[in-house]
Amino acid sequence: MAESESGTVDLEIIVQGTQEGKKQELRLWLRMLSTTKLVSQEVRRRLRNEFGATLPQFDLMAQLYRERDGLRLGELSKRTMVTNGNVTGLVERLETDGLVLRETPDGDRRVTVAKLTKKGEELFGAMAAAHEGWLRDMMADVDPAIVTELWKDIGEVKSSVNNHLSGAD
Amino acid sequence: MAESESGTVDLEIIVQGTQEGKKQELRLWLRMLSTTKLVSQEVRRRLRNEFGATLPQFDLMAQLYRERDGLRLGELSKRTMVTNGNVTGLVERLETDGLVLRETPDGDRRVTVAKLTKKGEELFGAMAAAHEGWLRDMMADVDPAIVTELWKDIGEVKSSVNNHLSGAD
DNA sequence: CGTAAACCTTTGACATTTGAAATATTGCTC
DNA sequence: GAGCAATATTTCAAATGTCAAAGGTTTACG
Repeated sequence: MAESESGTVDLEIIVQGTQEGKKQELRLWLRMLSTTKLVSQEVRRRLRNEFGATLPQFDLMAQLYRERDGLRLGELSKRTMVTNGNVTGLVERLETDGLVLRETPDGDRRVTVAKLTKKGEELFGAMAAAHEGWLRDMMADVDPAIVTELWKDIGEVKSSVNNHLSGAD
Repeated sequence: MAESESGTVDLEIIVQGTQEGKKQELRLWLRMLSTTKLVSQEVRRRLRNEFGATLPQFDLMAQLYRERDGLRLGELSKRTMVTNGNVTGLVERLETDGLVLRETPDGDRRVTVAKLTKKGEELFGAMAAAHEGWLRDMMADVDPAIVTELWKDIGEVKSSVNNHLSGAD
């Protein structure tokens, strides 16, 4: 009888003692991280239970759903923020399941284009609708005005981070 | 004709057409997720380049750093939001590197307690200081007032999510 | 006591992840 | 055309991640 392995405690508690006025950015980051993990775990659990799919698969299929002509693997890699090598295996498994198919265009044989199959489109359609509902449910207690403002402000964070990256963009 | 793709394409672009009072929560979630991924990748890269450590290792050591008497693996699992099985391997590798040690208390032989070694404390101290600086740098362009407000508002999101989980908790 | 329930960790099978190196193909240059 | 840089994907090793099941230990109860 496996009980849930994830408890209620999380790392937020650990940094409770962080003084005011200092380390605000670190505090924000830890809260963003823990919240994102929390939502991801919930989405993952529901995807698994209701559709037998994984989160990375869902993300990848989301991109293909919007580009019915398919996407090159490199493009998929950028959009999902997943490394090239990872996309290969991901697409491979989806192809095995008959959700995605790969083809090489005549023009350039270096390229592999992935696109959703009929089966893939149908499955993703159902998942996307459910997914949107899950998010709405999870954030049900948050004032819509705050949701909108958060979207805007996090945009500023993202923008700032993008301007201060050390490696390649 | 291939367009330039040198920029930073990400999934945000894909949902641009989603506005109009609907799906705000989904839009917020996608932005949170992409921003978190972006920061995580940057932190991971710097941890690797400057300290030869991984992000999960850093997270785990952070917990042990605050509990000098050590933590049971189950407690570590909850705090890091990492599954039990995963903690086992993580601690194993850190022990191999001499950063962490495991011991079983006399009272209860079911339990394994992990704690930082001297070497582990020293390394983590250096990493934590650097880590805090990285975060401050990355968020340098964000108004401190917004940082504080984001922390508060994301707290509401987290709270709402916690109240609408399907699984355990 | 003796056994079942509860607890804690480990193990196992797989999927995902990164980073780097290896492959393959194209396009450019001489 | 031969050589080479640039492009695109795959492969590889090691680490992380989930979940489920199995392993010991302890506790509680009849």
